[in-house]
Amino acid sequence: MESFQEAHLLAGETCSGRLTPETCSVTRTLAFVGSKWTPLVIFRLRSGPRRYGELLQLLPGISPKTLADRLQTLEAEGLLTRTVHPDKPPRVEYALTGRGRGLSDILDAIADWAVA
Amino acid sequence: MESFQEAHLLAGETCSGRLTPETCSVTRTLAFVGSKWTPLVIFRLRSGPRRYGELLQLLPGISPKTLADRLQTLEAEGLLTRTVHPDKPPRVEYALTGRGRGLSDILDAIADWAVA
DNA sequence: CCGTATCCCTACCGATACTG
DNA sequence: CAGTATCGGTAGGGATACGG
Repeated sequence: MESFQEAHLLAGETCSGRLTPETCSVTRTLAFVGSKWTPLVIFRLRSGPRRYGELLQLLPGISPKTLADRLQTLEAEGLLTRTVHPDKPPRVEYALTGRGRGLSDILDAIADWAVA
Repeated sequence: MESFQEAHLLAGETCSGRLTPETCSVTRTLAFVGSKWTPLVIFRLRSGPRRYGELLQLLPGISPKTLADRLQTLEAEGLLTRTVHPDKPPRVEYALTGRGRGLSDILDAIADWAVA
């Protein structure tokens, strides 16, 4: 039990000493997963790879800048892959990684918790 | 499977139609759980009820205003209870609700995912 | 088609001082 | 002790126009 604490200790974070937002892996995770549109982007990629333009349509109201930002962040965090196909016109596909699917399972748990 | 989708449908949210940040229960949850210090406040309450001043000490670097704001939000969301004991000097205790513990279990899952 | 560049705005968050 | 009041900085996010 107290796995929240254990997980932090595993990550080399000190619980009895200082535990700040900057050293907390949960805070860090929520900081980018919690940014606007990010859960919906992940959700839209669960059914398979999607192109930039497709995502723009599937997420009515998002701006191109915001979508690009979310995709870059998620790629940097290793949650999705960006694949450029050498076609004309250019074709770019985004797909969840295994790690991204792992996070989407947690989003499932949150959805269940929220409606319960 | 696809419980992320199912959970949204359960909540009366339309997946095939419009799914915006404003109508997404996951986005809404992460919007306040993801705010700075919130996970750590929850973490500090897992071991039992705490007083305002105790939390202030247990969370080095947090400002009284921010702590008060987090506690009020968490109370409004039903994640903790605020109990005023009629003592002199005044004594106020905060304790996680069952729902709050449910969310802290999800934070556990996030911590595990983050270090894996 | 797939993004970037630019501008702006506001909502979050922190520091500090003060009160019931 | 347990907060509120006030002020100010900053980073996130949106609208729009433009570039490779």
